[in-house]
Amino acid sequence: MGTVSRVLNQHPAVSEATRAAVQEAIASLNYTPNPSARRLSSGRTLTIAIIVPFFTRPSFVERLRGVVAVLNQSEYQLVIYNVETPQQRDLYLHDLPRRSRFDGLLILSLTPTDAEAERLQQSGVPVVLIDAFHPLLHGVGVDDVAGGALATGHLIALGHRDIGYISDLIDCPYRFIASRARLQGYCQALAAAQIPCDPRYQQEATQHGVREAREAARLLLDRPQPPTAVFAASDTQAFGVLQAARARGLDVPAQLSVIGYDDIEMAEFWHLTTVHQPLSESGAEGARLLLAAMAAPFDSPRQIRQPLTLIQRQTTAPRV
Amino acid sequence: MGTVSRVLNQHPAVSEATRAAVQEAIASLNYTPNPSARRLSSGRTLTIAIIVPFFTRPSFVERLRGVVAVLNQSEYQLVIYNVETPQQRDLYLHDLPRRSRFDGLLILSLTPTDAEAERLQQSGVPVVLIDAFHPLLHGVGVDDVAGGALATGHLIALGHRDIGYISDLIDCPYRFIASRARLQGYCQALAAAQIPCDPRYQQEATQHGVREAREAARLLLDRPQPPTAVFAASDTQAFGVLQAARARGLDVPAQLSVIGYDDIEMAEFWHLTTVHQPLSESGAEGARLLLAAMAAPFDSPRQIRQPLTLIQRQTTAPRV
DNA sequence: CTGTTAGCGCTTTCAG
DNA sequence: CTGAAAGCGCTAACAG
Repeated sequence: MGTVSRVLNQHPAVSEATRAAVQEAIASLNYTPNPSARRLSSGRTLTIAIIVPFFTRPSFVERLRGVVAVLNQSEYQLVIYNVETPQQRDLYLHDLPRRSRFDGLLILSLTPTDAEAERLQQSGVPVVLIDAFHPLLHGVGVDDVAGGALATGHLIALGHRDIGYISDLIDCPYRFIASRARLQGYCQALAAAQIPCDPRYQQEATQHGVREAREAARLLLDRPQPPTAVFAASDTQAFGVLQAARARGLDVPAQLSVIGYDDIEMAEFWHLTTVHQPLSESGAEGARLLLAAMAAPFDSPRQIRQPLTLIQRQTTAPRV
Repeated sequence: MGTVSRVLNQHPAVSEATRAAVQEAIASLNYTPNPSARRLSSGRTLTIAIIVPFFTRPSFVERLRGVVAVLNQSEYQLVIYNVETPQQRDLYLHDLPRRSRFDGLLILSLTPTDAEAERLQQSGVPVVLIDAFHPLLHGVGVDDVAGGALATGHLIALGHRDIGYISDLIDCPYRFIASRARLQGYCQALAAAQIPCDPRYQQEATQHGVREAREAARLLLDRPQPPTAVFAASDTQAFGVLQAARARGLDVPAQLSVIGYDDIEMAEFWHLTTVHQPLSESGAEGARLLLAAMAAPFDSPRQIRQPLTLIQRQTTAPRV
């Protein structure tokens, strides 16, 4: 029994002969080790949890895909906790490391508060944030301020000066921070071009979604001097802007330029100019980082920044 | 210890007094039972597996969402096996009930062969198919033949006679069967209206995706007598048809009617007429069915048929 | 109704 | 290098 276990766990102290013999026996008996027993005696749960908000949203599910791809190759199981209310968010972030047990925890797109981060850190289970950062924790993601500036800079370079910004709530109960960071980049780019940053060109949608973004865009287009270009903080929201433009009979890009963010699959099909960020790769990288941290803890939080790329398609054009 | 266990597992044979005392002790000690130990001694894994093909596709992820919602409320963990190659499909369907251990298995949109179904049945773990059926297994889903007829009937009722059909491969290595069933319904509806079912109006795309559907639609529109209406076997493919029409300068719905299938979220935003089927609800129902079957096996396979609804939006119109 | 006890099937010492 | 043996922390069967 002890020897069998050593073979199964690739322990080096086994002679080649017995190793082979055991492996043959295993094969012929069609033996499968019982994972529950393994977990109990080894003290490892062989389970990794991931907290995901709205995991059906294209960008989140794409990241999740990267996580699944990496973990399916490992010995770890992935358990998903889907967050669809602020209460769930707080509950999971607060209780998860305690209530059940995991060998590692991934958190997607949710930025912990300092208190939450501290608690997470002290829980002892390795944590990696994906698409989010906190000084106390490992993290993988892009620089959204730079991304906001990249998108806005593209519009400015095309000659636009009246540039709208559409996003989710800047202060939302889930503590998504992307909208704020991209707004910051937007303002920076405007400032660099000496264009005043007019809050009347900034519309927050109360909810994430095409419909809400469409309404927000409508408000922008209703202004006395409507923007000639709009930067939407996500591709989904950019679709809403496209719809609002179409409803108004505005030609995109001749009369209105639209740029999105994320480069989800649909963006290509609708020829949307957007800022590409590695989605599934961020999940894969986060999972790898977690696996590494579980194998041998790092001394200090590791922060991985992934690159952003401007993808020029057919929804942006020079200002006429 | 025994008593504590009884309290935790809501065993009836405990007096109110001791129950309360134990619960207080649990609370004050901040005690959490170790799930691994529970699993080992009880012989239950408290885990349910789900095999999902391409779980990032909108309709699949929406179904998955229903599963997650139900199982997160139960004591079971969900482990996802994502299928992205035919080999993975065969491997998982063949090995999963054996290799690791689950208390239950969900299979999404993949129809097992008779041999696979038999093996699954004999493995002893309860299995529920979602969006698929097999006489030996429990299943939840819609009647895709009826759905195909519903979509096609709508176009016929609008006066169309030259009606195209665009779908995935009818014979695909994943054994998705929806495309074939919907084609069957399409043919039935045509026959009922005494319209010949011309195979030149049927285009299979080699892959699922907007791009491939766009190419397929292009072929259809290139025909000497192009169809005046197209039924796409999924909303995603319908988007491809819309693009092909737009690229050709065809007005939808004035010159070309397009109907999809599934009613994914995006369908509403692009005003797509489509056949609505319960997506997240199919997952939820499947999970509930599995939980029930795990609690008390049914004598014979339970098949739940969910309703289909025609959703008329703005991509279909009477033939001019 | 409650305390005691024997496993669940592994991993991991510890001798040999 | 390889057997034997002691748990891991629960559940469930058994006495009391």
